[in-house]
Amino acid sequence: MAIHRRPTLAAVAEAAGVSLKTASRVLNDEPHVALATQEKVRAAAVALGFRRNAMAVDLARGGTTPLVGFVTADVANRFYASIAGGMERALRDSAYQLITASSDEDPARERQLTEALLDRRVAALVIAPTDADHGYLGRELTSGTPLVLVDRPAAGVDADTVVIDNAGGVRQAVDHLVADGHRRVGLVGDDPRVWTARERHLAFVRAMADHGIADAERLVRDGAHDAATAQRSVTDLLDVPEPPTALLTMNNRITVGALHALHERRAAGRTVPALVGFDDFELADLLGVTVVAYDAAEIGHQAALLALGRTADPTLPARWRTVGTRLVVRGSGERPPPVDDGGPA
Amino acid sequence: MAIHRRPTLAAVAEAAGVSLKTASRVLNDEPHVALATQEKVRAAAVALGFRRNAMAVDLARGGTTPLVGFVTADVANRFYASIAGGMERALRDSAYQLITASSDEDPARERQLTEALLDRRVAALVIAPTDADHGYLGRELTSGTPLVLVDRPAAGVDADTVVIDNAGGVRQAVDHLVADGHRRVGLVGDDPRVWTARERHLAFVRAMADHGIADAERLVRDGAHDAATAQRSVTDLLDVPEPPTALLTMNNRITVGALHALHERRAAGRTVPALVGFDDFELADLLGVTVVAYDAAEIGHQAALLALGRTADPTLPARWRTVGTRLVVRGSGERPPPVDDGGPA
DNA sequence: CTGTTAGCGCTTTCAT
DNA sequence: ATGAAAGCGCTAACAG
Repeated sequence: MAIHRRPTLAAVAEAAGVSLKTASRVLNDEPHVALATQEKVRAAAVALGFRRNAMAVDLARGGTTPLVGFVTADVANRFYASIAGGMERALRDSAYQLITASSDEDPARERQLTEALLDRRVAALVIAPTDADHGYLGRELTSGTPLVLVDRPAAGVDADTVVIDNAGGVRQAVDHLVADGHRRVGLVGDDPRVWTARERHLAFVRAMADHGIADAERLVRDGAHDAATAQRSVTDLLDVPEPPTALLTMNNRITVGALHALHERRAAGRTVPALVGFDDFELADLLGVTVVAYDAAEIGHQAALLALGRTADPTLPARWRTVGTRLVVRGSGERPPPVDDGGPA
Repeated sequence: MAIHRRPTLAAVAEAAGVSLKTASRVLNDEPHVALATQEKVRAAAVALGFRRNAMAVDLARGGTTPLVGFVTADVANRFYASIAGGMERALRDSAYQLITASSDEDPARERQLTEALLDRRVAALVIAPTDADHGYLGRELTSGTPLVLVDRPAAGVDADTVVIDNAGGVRQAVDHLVADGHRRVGLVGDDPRVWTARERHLAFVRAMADHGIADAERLVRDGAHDAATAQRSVTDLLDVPEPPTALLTMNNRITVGALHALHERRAAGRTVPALVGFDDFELADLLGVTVVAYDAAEIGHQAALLALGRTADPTLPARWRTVGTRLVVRGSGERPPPVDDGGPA
């Protein structure tokens, strides 16, 4: 069977022996069409295998699409996937539908995708921004298209934003460790170019200072963007003089790296420090890892609400939402320091 | 600042004092435009914040879009996310761009998304089908739009398909266990409504039979669609008379459930069987879990190639691609059976 | 080099 | 209850 060009509304109308407008009415369930006519049109549509051209519809309707675009930093990352899931569910009962495209953490690609989605006239745009400059996302670009940033704010853009309570989460972890008697807490963090890494780092130093520990910076190792690097950072950190009795790992990749390091260390018969990780992860329960957890889907949910709200009223001032964290105690974070070590002076 | 309607090409042309077509030429980098004119037009476009309307462009160009649609069964699932990642990369250098929408394993939603994408005239459609009937995906619906199915074939549709070598993977696992002396191997599988679950189940029985073990069916537990159910199935299975000395878990959720069950069992001082899981997962190395692994991104890669190929030549016969598996030995699969148990007769 | 005239496939007016 | 005509924003084919 040859593949013919898709049938148009005009073809359906002709086959049904009615005018284009009548066919349109029927297929859009508009009132005021005789039942017999309706049936003729429906039959013709089915017979021809007619599918309305959504682009033509949206164009004629005024040029906007019932689509919410999501530019994710990394499709294959659970965290962003959960955000997408949360948005999806929040949009489920609205007239809107989510479409996702991945920037793969590449600023150039992110911009290109953003523009492509904008060109396609999405009703709203949600971006998990990489850490480049986002000045380009100005009013002249988005031109009224609702914009929501998730996980990280974008430099140079005043837009709706949803973030985790990074400072609060770090504080929970620090308070927990210090309450157990730890004074020397090590921090293994992501690349400081990442906004969340900077936030968590700062919050850590502040929280430690609030407990009277001023030189927290000494036990900070930044720049671990993957598990392998994190593993090395941990090994390093545990070999300094006066090593940390507890470790705070600032995201799940780093926590995994740390687990590998501690695993080796334990295999070598050496003592391992307490460990609290930022981000929950699968099997953390089995492995007994204490973490600062939060609901990633909730980020998406909030983002969708902000986007929807702004499509309804584009004049709203930029809003900022924070998703809370909670400490999940599982054992790794509850190893007190050795008695001759780090106890109260 | 008020939010004005987006400027049109006509507005740019007027502002630049040229005709619509000239403005179009400049903005499409077509040749034969005086440099001075180009500059005037470009300046006007920037000044007005002009963005071309991609819907109008595609409509005028003949109604097809440079978009490949992917209907994923579950956005938040690593497996599908990796597939999406593989497609994304494969399309990177083509003129096409991937957009993803999630069916959330809901057949009705899957159909709705499929139709929406088709209505939007995507250049090709890739679907990770749920297990309902897909007769609706006939020629009359897709009407020539290239269609590729991933992970599972769709009942009632003869389309390009990419699947894992399920039978081969299961055979690798069975051979491995039997070589270690196991004769009583238990299988914990997903809901048999899932095609891959059926495939793996069948392959298991066949592989066992090839080793002269005819009653393999006795130690099969199907229907574990989540980790919690899997955990119960495993506990069950290990309590039957003549229990399995080795376990085959048929996907990563099930493997995780099994790990929980074995963990408890070990904590209770009881012996644990050997374990081989289908699907690799993060931390499997740390936990020493032997698995049948494969490259999920490769599925996406193949899917993208098939889709691209078919946009180029829609008359191709339906093709079928299989992505291979490999056994990754990490310890859990290398526990021989107790000597008084299941050894050679 | 530049502009005019038709459409792309559909939805609006506004008539009838 | 039905239809004709105009137009959404853009490109294509053909003039000049």
